[in-house]
Amino acid sequence: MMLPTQKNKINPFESKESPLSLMFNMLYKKYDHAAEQELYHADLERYFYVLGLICKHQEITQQCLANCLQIDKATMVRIIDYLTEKDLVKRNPHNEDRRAYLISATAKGIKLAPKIEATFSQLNKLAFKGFSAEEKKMFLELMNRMDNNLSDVASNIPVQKNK
Amino acid sequence: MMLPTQKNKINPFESKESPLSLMFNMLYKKYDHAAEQELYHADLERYFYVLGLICKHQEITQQCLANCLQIDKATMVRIIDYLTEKDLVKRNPHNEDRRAYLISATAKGIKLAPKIEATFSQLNKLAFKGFSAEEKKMFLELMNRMDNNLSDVASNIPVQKNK
DNA sequence: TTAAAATAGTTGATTTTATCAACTATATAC
DNA sequence: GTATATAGTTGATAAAATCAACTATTTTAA
Repeated sequence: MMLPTQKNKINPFESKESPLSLMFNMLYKKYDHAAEQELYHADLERYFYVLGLICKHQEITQQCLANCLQIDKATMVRIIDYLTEKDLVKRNPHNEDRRAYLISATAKGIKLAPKIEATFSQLNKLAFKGFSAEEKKMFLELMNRMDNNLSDVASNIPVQKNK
Repeated sequence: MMLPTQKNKINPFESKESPLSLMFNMLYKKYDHAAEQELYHADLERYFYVLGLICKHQEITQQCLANCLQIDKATMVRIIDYLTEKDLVKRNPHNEDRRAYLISATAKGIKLAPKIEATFSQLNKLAFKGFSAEEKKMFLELMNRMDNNLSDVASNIPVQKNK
């Protein structure tokens, strides 16, 4: 058997039996590192996508963010704390539910949003480089179907294990 | 604007502008949690894919594993330490390079490998549920191309930042 | 052929993230 | 009106990532 060295890299994408999680994780890391690189000097080192979601939806509860991003609600508290400290978002009372807050972006957060969106848009474009419109559409559709398939099992495994 | 609540979940897969990293990360998490669930009682709580890779390649250096998995080499030391403590892998001298080790699975590790592979195989199958052979092939090909696209940027951003 | 640079691996310190139980306050269901 | 469920918080802990500094080799190239 050939001996794998640094030059002789293993490429999980070339084997059909590789766990898909490995591919997803690698693509996630590459994309995310590139986003970090791009946004590093924007007074925000993390949680771009959280701020992105908040800006996009204008108002959203912590719980909803946690659900959408499959993040534990305790972790989400700290993410929102971090973004609040940076003066990018704020907690507003929720009129219809006094337990909850509606998170919204501050002026500073709103100002940053286009930069974040542009970065994601640019990276999406890069990721899809060489894809025909048909292939891009197909890819997104297949990803969506795969997500549904995996949700069927995942629903038995709550993100928050201390139900 | 419609107010997002827990019932009214945001689905990043339904918007073409969502950052791909978000989708990758979510799919990764779902898949990985399911794998954990499945392998929880196999005396191994983490790093299934690392053990999987080691078993598959029989002998592989830490550095190669780190490169393949885009993990810092210092982190990899600790992963191998963990697997060694569990008596699943061992470090063997590398005849052609006395700085390096060749990591291989122990008898116990080898015994566990089929269970790990079966789990990944089963989860891949689940993920691809409802996909035609053509769609599956297409998906893997598109993933591979996307990985290449993102590698072009990622290569400027070393995993190990303290070069 | 040796000095300089690069590489494989390790360690220690630190930061970031995830995780879970326990808690308050409010809302919903029966 | 009491039960239970939910949104959010906190504290403690564990897991992961990160980086600099270090040893021991190997490679480069003067």
